[in-house]
Amino acid sequence: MSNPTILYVEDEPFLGRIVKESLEARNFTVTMVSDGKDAVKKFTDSRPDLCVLDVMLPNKDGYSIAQAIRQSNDKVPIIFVTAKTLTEDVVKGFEAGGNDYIRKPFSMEELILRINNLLRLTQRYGSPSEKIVLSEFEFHPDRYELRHQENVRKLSHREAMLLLVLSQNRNTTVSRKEVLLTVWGDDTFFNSRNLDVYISKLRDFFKPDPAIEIITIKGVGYRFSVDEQA
Amino acid sequence: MSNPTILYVEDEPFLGRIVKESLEARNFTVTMVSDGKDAVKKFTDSRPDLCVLDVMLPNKDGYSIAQAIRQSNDKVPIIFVTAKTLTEDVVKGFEAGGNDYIRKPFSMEELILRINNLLRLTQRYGSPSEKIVLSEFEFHPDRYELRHQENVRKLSHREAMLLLVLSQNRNTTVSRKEVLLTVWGDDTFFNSRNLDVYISKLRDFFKPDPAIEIITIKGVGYRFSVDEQA
DNA sequence: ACAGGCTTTTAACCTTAATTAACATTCCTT
DNA sequence: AAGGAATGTTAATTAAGGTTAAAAGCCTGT
Repeated sequence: MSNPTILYVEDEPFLGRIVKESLEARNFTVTMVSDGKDAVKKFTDSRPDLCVLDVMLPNKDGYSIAQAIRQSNDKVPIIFVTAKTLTEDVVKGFEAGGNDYIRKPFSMEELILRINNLLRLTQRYGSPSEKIVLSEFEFHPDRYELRHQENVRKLSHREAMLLLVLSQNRNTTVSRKEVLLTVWGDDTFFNSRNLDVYISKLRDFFKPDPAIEIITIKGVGYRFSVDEQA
Repeated sequence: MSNPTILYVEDEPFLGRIVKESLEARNFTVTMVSDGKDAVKKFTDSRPDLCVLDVMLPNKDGYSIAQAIRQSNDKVPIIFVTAKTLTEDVVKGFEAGGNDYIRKPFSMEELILRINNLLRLTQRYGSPSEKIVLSEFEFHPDRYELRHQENVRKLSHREAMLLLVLSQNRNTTVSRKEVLLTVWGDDTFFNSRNLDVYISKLRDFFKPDPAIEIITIKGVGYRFSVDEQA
């Protein structure tokens, strides 16, 4: 992966700067926000690969930021930074959708390990060379091919990218925005209609298999439902 | 997911038994090993979904077990249990291939959260959840489908979410506020009327089955009453 | 350079879901 | 029993998305 991006929410400027610079020295691209109010907006704008949130912030604490982020993205790893160490804080952190927890004062070494650990665990575009089995279908993302029994259909670039995003998020909801950004790179009005066209194509491809369905969630996105039951 | 399996390596029999039983009470299937020498063999035999390793063991410490496990499997999540708290131990743990770290003494609550967190993170895709049987009806939340005898009705997002909340709280009272928050995300006046509309739709769906009823509790909420008698 | 075949975008028109509104009903309060 | 708030019901409206086809863009080979 090339330069993972990190959203770092921290209100202490001194600590913040040190951490930001240390992370950048390790080739992370860091966006730092010092006011909790701006954090969620920055998140949706910059779509970082991982978030590091201080829990003690003016205006809005780390937990509520995490919850807000989870509204739009239930995958991005979140690490909480806290001064406290009580079990109930850890519990609260996990309940808010956090994935790890580090206590102040922490060593950069440890933070970096935890970041890399989470990035490795959540790497979604891990091995797109492998075939992806979707009920009766086989999708070869690297070859842009979709097989069904004896039929091999060559996919175009957009078709393949869209199917890849959906496959990687199968059985969960993926927002239109996310799809548009990964497949088209932006989410303007016209691309938006474009997506509709391609969704329609994919539905057509999968029509022969009732176990596969692309469910529309109006105003939100899609859910690629694949029923693996025999 | 049905009953994740856990390999638990712990040499203190007293602690071990408590933890094993607590985990089993939460529907994990736990294999406990007390001697480090046997751990790796047990791992290859039982292919657990996750490992919990104490680092202080006779014969073979947790770190070397982790390294051995990583030889054959680089995906399975590993949690270390340790009495120490030094950064260098954490570093050592991650270097050995661990994914999380919990310090003795720990609360079961926290361990369970960390286990679930890692299982969720490593679960490649969302897994289809079970169908919900409601008297004569079958509700498939991830397919947005409601079956009654031969009829399959496709549900919209709001219909499905509302029905899900009600089913999960069947035969108990759910407040309007809770429903509004889970289905619509907020509970303003207009959404409130919206809920009435959808409740009306659901009642319509279930009209053919007298065992199912949505009871209004004025000023409070609803009770989704399902009589399971044959 | 341009013809032919492809993919992608744009456009037009259609369908459906979600919201809002309007009016009816229930039920609690006094 | 009257009045009012909460909810039920149905219909109208609005916005999102589905479908299909035509237009535009892009390679590739000659």
